[in-house]
Amino acid sequence: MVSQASIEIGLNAAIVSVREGQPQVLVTREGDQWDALPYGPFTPIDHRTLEIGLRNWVRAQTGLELGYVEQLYTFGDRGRHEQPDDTGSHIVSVGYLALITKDPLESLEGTSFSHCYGFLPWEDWRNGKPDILTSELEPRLKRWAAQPDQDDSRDSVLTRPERLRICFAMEGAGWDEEKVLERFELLYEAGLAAEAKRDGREAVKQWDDVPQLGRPMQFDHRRVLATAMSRLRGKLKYRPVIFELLPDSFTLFELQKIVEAILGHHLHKQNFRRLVENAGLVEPTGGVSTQTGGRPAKLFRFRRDVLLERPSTGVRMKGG
Amino acid sequence: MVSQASIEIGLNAAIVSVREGQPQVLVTREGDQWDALPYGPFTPIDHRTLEIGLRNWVRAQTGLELGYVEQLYTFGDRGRHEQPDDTGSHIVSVGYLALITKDPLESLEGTSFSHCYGFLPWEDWRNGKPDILTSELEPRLKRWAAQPDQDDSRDSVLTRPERLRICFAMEGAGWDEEKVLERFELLYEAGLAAEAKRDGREAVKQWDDVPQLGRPMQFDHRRVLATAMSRLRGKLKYRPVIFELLPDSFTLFELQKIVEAILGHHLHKQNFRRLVENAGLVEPTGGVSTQTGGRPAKLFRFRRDVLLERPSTGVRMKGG
DNA sequence: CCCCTATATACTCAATTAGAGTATATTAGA
DNA sequence: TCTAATATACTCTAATTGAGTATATAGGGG
Repeated sequence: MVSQASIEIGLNAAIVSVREGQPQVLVTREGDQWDALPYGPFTPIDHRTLEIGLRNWVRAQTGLELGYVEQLYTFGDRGRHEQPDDTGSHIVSVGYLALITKDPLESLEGTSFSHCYGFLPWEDWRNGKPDILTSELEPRLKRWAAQPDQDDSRDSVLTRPERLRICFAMEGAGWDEEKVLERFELLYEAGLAAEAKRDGREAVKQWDDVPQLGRPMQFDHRRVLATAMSRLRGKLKYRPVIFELLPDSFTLFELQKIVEAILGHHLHKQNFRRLVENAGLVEPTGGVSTQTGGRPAKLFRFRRDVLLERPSTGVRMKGG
Repeated sequence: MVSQASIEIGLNAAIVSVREGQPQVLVTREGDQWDALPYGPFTPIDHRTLEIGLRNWVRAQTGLELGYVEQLYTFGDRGRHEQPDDTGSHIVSVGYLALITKDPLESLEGTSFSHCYGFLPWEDWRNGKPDILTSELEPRLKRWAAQPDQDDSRDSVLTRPERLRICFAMEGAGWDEEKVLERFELLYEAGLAAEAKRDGREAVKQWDDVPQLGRPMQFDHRRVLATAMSRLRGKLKYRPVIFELLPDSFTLFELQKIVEAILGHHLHKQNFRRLVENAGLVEPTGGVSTQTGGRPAKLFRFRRDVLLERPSTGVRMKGG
């Protein structure tokens, strides 16, 4: 066995909701500090499992009782790379994704919902390619890619230009909406995230002055959020998780808007209907909604039995 | 903040390889103890990241230098539920999946490759439905499902019969090869895994005598293995990870056999070829293999450029 | 009341993909 | 040369997908 260092496990929750057509994440905001996700240490004496610990922290900090919760990833360094934190103990952080339809109340003081795409503005393609990509990111990324890759600690099977092509759809490659985490980590590595500067990353030096490329977050919380978006965008396509973000009854177009908000791009309306109905994901409630401004829309509910029928069910669907 | 208990992070590796048509996992075997995966504690002083720590432990214990490594999941309890281990510290275990094509040497003493399906025999459907399902598991599972579900700590949206139907294809439902972990956890919960008895699970009491339902493993290592198989079976379909298990050049039938070994069922040969070739996953090396006993088979290699082209590439394919 | 606009919903059609099978090619060995 | 064994190529049908057009039903202005 090797020498023991004090280890602390941090539990972090990306609590996602879609409101007013925008995906939002619950953050705690204090003074002029960067935003943070709800978090707290795992204490096995109080919490039987990691997930129970997370639920308790979220309840204590926001008053929310979480429903759907899913573990994302465990990060061995939590920002401030290779340095123990203030208390002298090394922190390993476990990220979680939680989905809620609407916060019942405006929660506790100091926490509020904030647009996910404020933190990751390059991820929202619903109004076409985001300006920040063309004007800010791409020129700098090209400059970064042109330099030799010195980081031999990474098992880099791919060159920088190749990684850029894959992650950021350079050179005519397609944009893969699921690569949210890969994109953020590439930006961090290139020194283009404010967190990289805070952590004293070497790559930052090459930039004279970098504008704010998405709101930063404390610790590694923006990375947790990126992981959450990646997972959610992927899982959407083969599991009916999207309904965790919807009320009990909804119109098909409302469902589509929520999916689009998460995916960050538009879908073909008629084909989306066909897919959702043929897959047996929903069933009509019988009611209609006249709030739509045209022909009233039928109301649907999630058809729970679909879980018992197909091994894989979700709203897999390409752009439109 | 809450009272601090000493926490230790255990790193565990499910190192998978396919040899002689069987998926195998590297285990350490000591005396008459149950098998264990290579593992060791994470010590931030020595290891900059979790993954580096894992690689070091594996190197030390087996002499292997790992290539492809992927984090699976972090478990807050490591067998022996709700009890601190011998040293008085609570252990959180992080599971990893590693893939290797062949072990270069017979490794260190005490470690050897062991058939994955020896630990999870109900997962191999290549020779039809496994006997152990019909003769041992299904009768007991039905008995378990008939009892009321008292565990209200689990957010059980599903009843026991429903879970059985989904996980074990009861009542004519289809077998979902990806649900390896769900199946193992259900068996554990039902008291049908030897680990459940070791951990003093309540559910075990209902069984007078349960035969060995798959080889058990130390700690929660069989759960890590189940997680690894689940992930691998899923990932196969949208990422070209399978080539981590193959030598540089191979015939299409060899590729198919490896995929079948992992998936645990047979595929339609002609369609498999078509899929793999059309997806641009491979390119001919020019050579042929005459080891096949009939017409010589063309040799192929993994076409790396596919990574740059499509966002999602794998050998998605249903049975045959 | 009729027409216009806006939205929901239904239907069409071509292209592609998937599932299942048959046919042909190429080796080794009797 | 014939046969067995395997590799590889091709066929055919049924689904599925991508993209569009057509129809239905509301509210509001004239």
